Amino acid sequence: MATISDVAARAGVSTATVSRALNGKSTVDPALAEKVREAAAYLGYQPNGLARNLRRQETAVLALVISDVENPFFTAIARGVEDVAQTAGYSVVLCNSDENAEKERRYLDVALQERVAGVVLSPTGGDTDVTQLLSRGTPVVAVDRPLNAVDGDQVLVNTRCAADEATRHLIEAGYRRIGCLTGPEGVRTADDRLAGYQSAIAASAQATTCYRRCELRTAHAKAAALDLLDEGDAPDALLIANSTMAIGVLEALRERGIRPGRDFGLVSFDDAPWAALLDPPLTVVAQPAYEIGSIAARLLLDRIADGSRPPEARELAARLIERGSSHR
Amino acid sequence: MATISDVAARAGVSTATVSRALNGKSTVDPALAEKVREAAAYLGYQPNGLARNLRRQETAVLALVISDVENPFFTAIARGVEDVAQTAGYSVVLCNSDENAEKERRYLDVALQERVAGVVLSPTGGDTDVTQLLSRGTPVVAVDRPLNAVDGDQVLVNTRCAADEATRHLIEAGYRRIGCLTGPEGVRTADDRLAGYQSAIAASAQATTCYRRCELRTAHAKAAALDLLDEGDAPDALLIANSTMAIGVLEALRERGIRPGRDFGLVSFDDAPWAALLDPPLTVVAQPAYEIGSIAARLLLDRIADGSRPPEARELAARLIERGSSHR
DNA sequence: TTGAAAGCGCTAACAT
DNA sequence: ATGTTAGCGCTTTCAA
Repeated sequence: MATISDVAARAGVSTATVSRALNGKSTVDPALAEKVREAAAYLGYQPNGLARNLRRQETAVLALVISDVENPFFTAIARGVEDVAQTAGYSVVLCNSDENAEKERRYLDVALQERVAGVVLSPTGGDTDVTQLLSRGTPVVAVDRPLNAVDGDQVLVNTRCAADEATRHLIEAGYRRIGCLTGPEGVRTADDRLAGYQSAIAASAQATTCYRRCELRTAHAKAAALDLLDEGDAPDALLIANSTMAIGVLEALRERGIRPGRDFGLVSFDDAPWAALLDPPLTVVAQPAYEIGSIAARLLLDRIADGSRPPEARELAARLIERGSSHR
Repeated sequence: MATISDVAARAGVSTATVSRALNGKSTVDPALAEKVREAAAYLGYQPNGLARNLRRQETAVLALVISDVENPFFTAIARGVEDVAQTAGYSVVLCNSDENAEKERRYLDVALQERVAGVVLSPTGGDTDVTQLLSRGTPVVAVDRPLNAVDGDQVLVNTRCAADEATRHLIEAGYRRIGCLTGPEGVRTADDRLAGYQSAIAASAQATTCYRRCELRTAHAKAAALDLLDEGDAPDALLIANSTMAIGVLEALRERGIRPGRDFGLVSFDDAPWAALLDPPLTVVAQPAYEIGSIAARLLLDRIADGSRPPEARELAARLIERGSSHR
């Protein structure tokens, strides 16, 4: 593959001039520049990004490490990040940590080793270590879940508040024993949603409480839901922490012949594309996923431009969308 | 940030020894190696991947360029690729071309410039240009859709056959005017599905044919479906080319008060996680997405190891899963 | 405006 | 078993 020296030789100039011409520096004679471009085109020259980045000590790529590629919430974030990154001339590479701290660590290492310009991260747990990145000057912005250890940029959703609202909605709809299915302890969104749920329950005279934690996966959610349904004092409504789990719960309900809505109140976090298609349609807490991504990317670019800015924490609001699954 | 020289200085050895020790070369004294590791740990040394790759002329990262991150079919492929790449010590970075040839080109350029070890690509169109990659020695394997211009490795699904089978299924179920909603011309899967549909229709005495093409997006599919439904001679069944479009069709049917199954036969490609939850559940053509990804990754790794192997084209079978939406 | 030359951090010959 | 040294391909002083 052609290198810069090949181009220089063919154009009859030095490599320095080639570099300048191809990078649009103004200090190069237009005629020469043209000659260089021709030579480059002729040879099919593609600059070696590794060498360039090594020299410049910087890269125009952002890493986005998300905890589940198969969750529409995170892919929507990805699109938000991507759209603003693109317009700023950055590429974004997506890494799937799969809710696995070990994989996450590996990808953060890769991000560090490849010297990406910045990282948007939805941490698998609160204790993810990003100090290496930070101390090396690679900015990190957390999305969806905070990084406990560091006081950095982050874009979160006021999910506790939203859980409280959703639970009150179920209470008002007349359900009496409202449960909650949430994620593992230590996952901040899981904890917050549970806390919001519990505060709404506590504020109500009638509703008693029962909840389960499980991994953020369909199969686990299904098992947990079945467990809940087969209990002596089974719930007649459920607040579910995300759409992946909601699928498991819906499978469980179907297996037990329980119809959402009339028999059983259902509210799930995340307005997945299919939520409104169910019968009855699924009531959801819609999170502004795309905005989370776009804001995070903007924060990241701002910090790349100026590392000394004070850390910025944004908290966006979620919105309850009432549909049939939470009405008798 | 600490460099290899810092480590060398602290351990009192040469940089070469540090390199050897840290890369697990057997030719280094265990005691020295230990000293090196200590020094590295003390300094928080992280090798500079750029420098390493520049020197080695290779990278342990694979690029996966997919045409839609929000489509579960592609994210399932991503997991397949990732799982085998991980076990072989490769990282995979995901790039979302978003069915946009321009974005795709940009990402392929990035892949080339960053000198990734290989690329798994689901091309937006058949005329995607990968000759640069190839001529530079970066292997490319196509998934889901073929690359017309080159005779390289690919993992496809016999989608034409599957479309034919699905259409015959609808005919046998007693629907009389069966339509097809497929993607843009030039997208091979869209064309093949249409062709399979048409061959089944042609083989049947009764069923007449009507089809629409539209972009592979929910909103476009909805518009096309409404258009079809409002025609004079509207279809009473539809074969849909993917799950993203299926959502649009389902929205359209709901708007027109048409109930899938009894009133209107429905088969869609791709067994999305929610397909079985609908009422009636959605009949689908399930594609082995995860296997597509894992096989593609294995092919890619094989070719990285030995570039001279003859190109390998795999064709996997899809499987019709009959559910309620295609039964009166 | 252009060229010569240094050097980014690492690995791999080669020499010892 | 270890060190010396060259060089991966590029950008960027520094001189001219």
